[in-house]
Amino acid sequence: MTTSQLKGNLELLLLAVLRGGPLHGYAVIAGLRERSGGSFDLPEGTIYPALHKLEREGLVLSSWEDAAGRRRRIYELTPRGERALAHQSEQWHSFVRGVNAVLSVVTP
Amino acid sequence: MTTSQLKGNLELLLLAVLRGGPLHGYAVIAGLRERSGGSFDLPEGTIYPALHKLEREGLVLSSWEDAAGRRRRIYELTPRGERALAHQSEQWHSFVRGVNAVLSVVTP
DNA sequence: TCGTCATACCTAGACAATCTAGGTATTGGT
DNA sequence: ACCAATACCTAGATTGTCTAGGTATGACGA
Repeated sequence: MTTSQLKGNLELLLLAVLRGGPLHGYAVIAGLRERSGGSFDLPEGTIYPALHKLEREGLVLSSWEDAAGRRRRIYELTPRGERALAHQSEQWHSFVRGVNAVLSVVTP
Repeated sequence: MTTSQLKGNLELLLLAVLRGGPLHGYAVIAGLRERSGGSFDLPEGTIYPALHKLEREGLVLSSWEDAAGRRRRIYELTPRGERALAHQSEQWHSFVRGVNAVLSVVTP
């Protein structure tokens, strides 16, 4: 529905969703879609590579699960991932403040 | 000071700053820096090309001014630019709502 | 007077994030 | 028997921002 364009916040979003508990990649996509009210309906080609990158960075770790003949890769936050989430969360809020400050030039 | 990364919102920021009245490029940079409290201290190599693009898109128009032997290119919003600002402003706010909704998964 | 800083503009190419478009395989419903 | 949904994957295109270079003027202190 809504036009996407994650604007460099995908990492934050993924960490936030995983904060709710371990999830496999496909469920991460569904989770983002639901929790954002449909705003963030992201293609697999965006999510999977991003999760791989998070793992390379040590912010999440993954394990294979074999549920009903279906292989799923389950991701969960590492302690470093939680710290990164806290940090990026702060950065996000300060970014929002910055943009809103500039926008409020228009209507003070 | 703060790490930049405009995250695809530069166009919105430029339009917002110009909403306060016509400015030349260098003043746009200063304006962004001041109004954001120093958060957005953007390099010229980011701003100038972005302004050129806005002009190609018809959202701003420019004229040369010769003040004290100094050539300056003055930018101002077009009606289309004002409409774009309104539209992108809305998109920005809904994007913020989306991200915040996902973030609040963590702390409901 | 000489250098250097701030003003004021510019562009080419590098880099990084996201998306497109393809691929594989299983399960479940019609 | 077939197709949709689930579930994973990657290569390459596209786009936005930044780096790093360039030009030229005016003001200021040494």
